[in-house]
Amino acid sequence: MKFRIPRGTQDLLPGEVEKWQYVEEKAKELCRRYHFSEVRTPVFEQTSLFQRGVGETTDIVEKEMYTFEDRGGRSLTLRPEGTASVVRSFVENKLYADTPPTKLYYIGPMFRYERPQAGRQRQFHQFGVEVFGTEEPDVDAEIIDLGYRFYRATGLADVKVELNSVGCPRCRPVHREALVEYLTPHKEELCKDCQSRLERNPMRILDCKNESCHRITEGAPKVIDFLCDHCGPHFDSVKEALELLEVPFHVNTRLVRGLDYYTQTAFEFVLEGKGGGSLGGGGRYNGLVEEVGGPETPGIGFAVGLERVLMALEQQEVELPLQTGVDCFLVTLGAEAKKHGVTLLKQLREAGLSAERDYLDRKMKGQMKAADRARAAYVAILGENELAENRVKVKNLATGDQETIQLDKLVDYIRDVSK
RNA sequence: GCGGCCAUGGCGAAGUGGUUAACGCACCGGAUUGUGGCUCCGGCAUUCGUGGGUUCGACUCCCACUGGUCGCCCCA
Repeated sequence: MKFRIPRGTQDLLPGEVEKWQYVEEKAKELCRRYHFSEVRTPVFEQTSLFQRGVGETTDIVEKEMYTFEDRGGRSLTLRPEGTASVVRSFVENKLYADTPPTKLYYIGPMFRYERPQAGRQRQFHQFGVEVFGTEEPDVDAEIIDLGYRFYRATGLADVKVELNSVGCPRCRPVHREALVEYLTPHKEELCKDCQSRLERNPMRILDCKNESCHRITEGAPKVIDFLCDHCGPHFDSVKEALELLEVPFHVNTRLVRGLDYYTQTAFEFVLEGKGGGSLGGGGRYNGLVEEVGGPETPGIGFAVGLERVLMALEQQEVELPLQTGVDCFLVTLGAEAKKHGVTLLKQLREAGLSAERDYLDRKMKGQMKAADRARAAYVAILGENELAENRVKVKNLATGDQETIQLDKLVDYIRDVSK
């Protein structure tokens, strides 16, 4: 085998791709109901967009970007996430000139250079939404609600919403100072990563999985205890709205998202129980539009990992309502019948029915087998005898029942039974 | 970037140093001359990821490489 698929990527083949279509359809339908419009941006952008947007100190920028130079010497990067691109597009196309809010969604591939493993690919797919132009807490709640409903719509159970507020540029420094003061005496007990985080991004120590770090941070200052008179009430309103929307959530004061742009509301969708993990997450990013060169504009959004959703559906053994069989498989016997079959097949398809036939000159038995394999609901048999009488036999493959009908009634017949 | 495990036909999978590489599924043909799903019969790997080494002899042992997979870090 000479050519192989690049590491961390995958071909979505028939049998699997239908599940993707199903899940994507759920996302689109939900977005339609919540009145979001789709936006499609390029899969690559100037490298600096992500450096600025996602944050220089994030793992994504530090070690996971798919960066390359084009023939003109420009540094480009395959998008590691969707928000930065959407914000760039929002600013570049001056969508802020439209009446706010601007509500957008996207579905597409993202790229991160990492070691592939369960639920982690180098090319993976996200469905995400963004709302620009309002700080209204109800919007925060609606965004979370939309994400939550999406999982439910696909058939997933036990999805939990973890919620936190990470404050704003006004309250965060105060918390940061308190946190550093609290942690510094324990510096030696922290893991290596956290020791460096202490200076660079101390808040991240709060969600370190290391046991020792976890123990130390147990009594550490929480961000929500430091929220300013703007962020505090905002957070309370978000929680209140979530209750009205009947979205079950759990305040997790350790939740700190990995991207630098988040302010105030931060949330994550996680799967309960063993093998649980993050299915998606998001938050508010009130400074990002400005950071990318636009006017001061609040924003909020989330992104969900579609691979992880599919994986969870698999794990929970959710039966997706996928239909893959054809309505009618046409079996013909003899040259004349075969010729007539060409027209018949066309008529079935024109009527909106899915129809298939044999193209390998198989004998009747072979054609019947092919019909079975195509998971045909019905088989229409047209032989010399039937043709002579202007009739066709129709067989229900599930029941084995068979009857003979007028040839020109075939399309109507199949249409009636296919409803 | 680090670590564990793995690599045999289209797929799944036995074989763990001695010369026919099991078996199951799928596929093709036949029993059934115009009826699938069940049954029976037959067909289907000069070859065991790649390269090197040990040996009289390697799918089986050793090394390297490549790839896959799972985990760590982090995240979707």
